[in-house]
Amino acid sequence: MNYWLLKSEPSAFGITDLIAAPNPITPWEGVRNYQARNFLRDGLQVGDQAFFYHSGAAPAIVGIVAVVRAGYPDETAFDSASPYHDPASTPASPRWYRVDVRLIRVLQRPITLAALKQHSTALGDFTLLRRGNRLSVLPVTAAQWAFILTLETPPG
DNA sequence: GCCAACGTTGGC
DNA sequence: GCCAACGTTGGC
Repeated sequence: MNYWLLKSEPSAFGITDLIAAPNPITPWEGVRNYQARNFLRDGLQVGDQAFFYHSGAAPAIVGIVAVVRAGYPDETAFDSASPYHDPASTPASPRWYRVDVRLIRVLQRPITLAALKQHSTALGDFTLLRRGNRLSVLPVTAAQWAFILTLETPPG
């Protein structure tokens, strides 16, 4: 089993949207970046877990999700009415992929980007902390995963 | 709102 | 294949 981090702008899709979804499961769709696409298509497997990260005004990890369906074509690319429409992607030759994720739990309190930065040494070469990072699907090592979760509750 | 970083596009 | 221009992302 592998670990990941999934980034979303909460005004587009936030943790409260996932809480409100049935089961609560959502397709993780609309990703239009090739490196992130490759992770969605080839990397994320059923049973993998991921941090749900809010980008934007209050950047933080806010929850944990599990992959319940591995990569399959992102049909929003076929929909001319969708903001994620891409005419270059067709059902016969899909360009973009998505996975389905289920909410495992909301964190007791968000683990902010600022808090993560305070532990950049312990986190090692963590893509999220790289300057100018724009990757919206990125791998997390088991060690990083375990360490980050210790930040959920203050020591003592 | 600003701006740096990044990915993509398109002319050559 | 190169690279400038452009649009987008994302932190602040």
